[in-house]
Amino acid sequence: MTNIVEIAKQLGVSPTTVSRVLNGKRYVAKEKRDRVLGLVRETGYVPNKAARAMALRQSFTIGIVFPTVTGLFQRLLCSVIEEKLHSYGYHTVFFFVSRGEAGEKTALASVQAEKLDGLILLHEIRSAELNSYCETARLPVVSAQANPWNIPTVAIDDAGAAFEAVSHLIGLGHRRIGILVGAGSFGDLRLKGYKDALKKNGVPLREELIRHVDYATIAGGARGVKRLLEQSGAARPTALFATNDELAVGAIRSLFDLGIRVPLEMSVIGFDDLEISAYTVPRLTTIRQPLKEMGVRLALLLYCQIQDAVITGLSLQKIPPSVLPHILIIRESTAPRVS
Amino acid sequence: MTNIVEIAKQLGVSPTTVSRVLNGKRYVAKEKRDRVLGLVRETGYVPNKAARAMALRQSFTIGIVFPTVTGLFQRLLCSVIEEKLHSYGYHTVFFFVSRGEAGEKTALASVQAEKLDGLILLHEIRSAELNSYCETARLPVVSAQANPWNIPTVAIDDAGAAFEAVSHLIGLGHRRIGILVGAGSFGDLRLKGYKDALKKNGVPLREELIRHVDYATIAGGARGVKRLLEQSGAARPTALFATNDELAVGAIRSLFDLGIRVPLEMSVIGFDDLEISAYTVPRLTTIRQPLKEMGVRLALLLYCQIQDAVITGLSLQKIPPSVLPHILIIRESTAPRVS
DNA sequence: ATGAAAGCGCTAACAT
DNA sequence: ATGTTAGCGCTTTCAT
Repeated sequence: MTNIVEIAKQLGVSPTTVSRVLNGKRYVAKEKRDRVLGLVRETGYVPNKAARAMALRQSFTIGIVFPTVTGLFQRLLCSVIEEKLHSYGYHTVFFFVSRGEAGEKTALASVQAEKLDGLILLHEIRSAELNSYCETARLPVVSAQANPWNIPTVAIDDAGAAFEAVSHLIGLGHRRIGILVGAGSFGDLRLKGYKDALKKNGVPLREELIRHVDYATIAGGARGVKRLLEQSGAARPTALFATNDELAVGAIRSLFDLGIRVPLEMSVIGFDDLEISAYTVPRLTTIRQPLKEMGVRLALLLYCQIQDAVITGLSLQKIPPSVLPHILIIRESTAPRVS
Repeated sequence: MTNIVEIAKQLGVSPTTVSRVLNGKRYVAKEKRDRVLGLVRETGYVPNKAARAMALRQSFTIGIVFPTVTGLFQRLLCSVIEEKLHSYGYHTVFFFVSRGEAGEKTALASVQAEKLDGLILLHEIRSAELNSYCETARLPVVSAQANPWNIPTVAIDDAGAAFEAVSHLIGLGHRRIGILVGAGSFGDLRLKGYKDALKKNGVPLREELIRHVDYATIAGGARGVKRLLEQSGAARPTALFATNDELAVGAIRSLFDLGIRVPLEMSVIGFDDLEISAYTVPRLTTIRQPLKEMGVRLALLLYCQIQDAVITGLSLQKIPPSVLPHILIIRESTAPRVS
C-alpha cells in the first residue's frame, strides 16, 4: 500500500511536489521531476482515486441513463461513450430506468447518491423532475435525443431520417406502407417522420397499417409483422418501415415464413444499420446513424461542460443541438412496387 | 451540499451518531434514531461515496475486464453481472484489454488506480502478472473461463460443448468438418473440443479444414468461410462448426451467396445461441450457454469472496470451479450428410 | 448511549 | 521552486 507520502519520504521531498509532478501543475525542477517519475514507475504507484475525488470535490464518474429494455444500437453507443470518457479519466455508471414515472424516480435517487460529475441521457425523459434536479445541482447533462428542455443534444434528426426512409418507399411506388413502431421515444419520433412523409406525398394515413410493439427486438418484429398483416386485412401493405433494424430483421424472417417475398411482394426498410443488416437475405435497406461519431461527440460535449463548470463555475449555457447526418443505405430489401 | 456534519448540527447530535444510525452499527436511542432518519429523508441527504470509500478503504467498485473486441454474448453477460452487482451496492467499471501483453499491462495499471474491491475476468489472461497482483493485493477475483491459476471460475465446459457440437455433426454422417475459430481463448478451447471429437470418432484431422479468423464477427464469418472453402480445395467440407454464432451467421450468408445450400450441401453449427440465431434462414443449430445464470453466479461468487475477505481477512481459498450446463439446440442448419 | 478526535490519501492555498 | 498546513466527508477507536 504505497501512497503519495511514502513516495515523498523516500525521495526526501514533500508530498506536494510529488502531487505537482503527477498532475503537471506548476513547475518542478527537472532533476526532481525525473526522480519522482522514476520512483513512481519503479514502485508502480498510482494515486488513490477516492482520495483525489474527495480533495477535488469531483467524483470522476458520470452516469449514463437508459431504458432497461434497449436496442443493440444504444448498447453499442454506450460502449463508444464509455471508452471515450475513460480516456478523459472518467468512470461511467449505468442507470437503467424502466418505463414510467416510477422508474425515473428510482433512477433519480441513485443519481443523487452517486454525486456524479455529469449525466448522459440516452433516451427521452418524461418527468421534469430529473431535469430540474440537474439544473439546481448544476449537473452537466447531455442527451442523445432532442428534448423539451435546454439540455445540449447530439443526435440525428430521427423524424427527418424516418421521413427520408418512407419517402424512399413512396418513391418506389408504394402507397400502402405499414410501420412497426418500437416502444420508446425514438419510436414516436420515427412514427412522426412516417406520418409526415405520407402527408407530404398525399398518401392517406391508415391506422390499420400502424403496429406498435412492446419490445423492439427481433422476436418483437417477427411477431409484430404478423399482427400487422392480420389487422391490415385485405389492404395488405406493399412496404414496411420498421423503426429499428432488430424489428426489420424479425419481420423479414416472418415474411419469409409466410411465403411473402421481400422485396418482390413487400419492401422492408429498417433503421440504425446494425452489423447483421448487411447479412440478411435479402440485405436490409436502412438508415445508418453515425454511431461512433455520436458517442464521441456526446462524450466530448459532456467533458467540455464539466470543464466549464469546474473552471468558470458558470451556469450551463444554452448549447445548440448538434444534428449529425444520417445516410440512407439502399440494399436489397426495397424495390419498386409491382402489382 | 449537505453533509453528515450539517445533519448532525441541525439535530444537535454528533456526526458519529448520524453515521451510526445510517450504518446500523451499535445501538442508538430510538428517539434519536427516528429524528435522524426523518431529517435524512427530508433533506434527501446521501452519504458521499468517495469519503466513505476512503474511510472504509473500500471502493465499492468492481472491475470487469474483457477484450476490446468481444462478442455479443460477452456483452450481454456484462449486463447481467452489472445488474446483479448493482443490487449488492457495487459499481462496475470496465477494463477493455487489447490483445497482447501491452494491453494487459495497461489494464493492470488502471486496475491498481481504481483500488477495486474485486475483479471479474471475462476472458483468459495471458500474463501471470495480473494474477500475481491480485494475489498479493488479496483482490477477490472470479473468472468466466477456466484458468491455470487458482481463480474461482463459473463457466460451461467449452471444450466439452464443442465436442458435443462436432459429435452431433459426425453423428449426422459428416466426416469432412470445417471449423471457423474465432481469435481468443474461447476459440482455442472450442477448437480443442473439435479435435477431440474427431479423434474420438476416428475422423482424420485435416489442417486445411481449420480456419482462424481475427474477428469473431458476422463479417469475419462471412469472409472466413470463403477462405476456408478456398483452402480446402477439392476436399470441401460437408459441415461447418463456428466457434460462435456471429461467425455462423456470417458463414450462412456467404454460403447462400455461393449457392451452397444449408443444410443440404453443408451443415452449420454455431455456439452461444444469440437471439438472431433463431431467425436466420435456415435457423441455426447451436450450443446454448446459460447466460443469465452465469452472470448471476459470477456476481454472487465474487460478492461472497469480498465478504469473506472483509470479515475474516482470510486469504482466498481455493474454490472449485462451477461448471454450468450447456444445451445443444438443434434447429434447421444441420442435417444428415447427403452425397 | 453518545461524543471528541484522529485519520484515510490527496490537493491547494499560503507561505518561504 | 518547494514545503507547510489545512481541509475534503466519512468512520472508528477511545473516552465518558
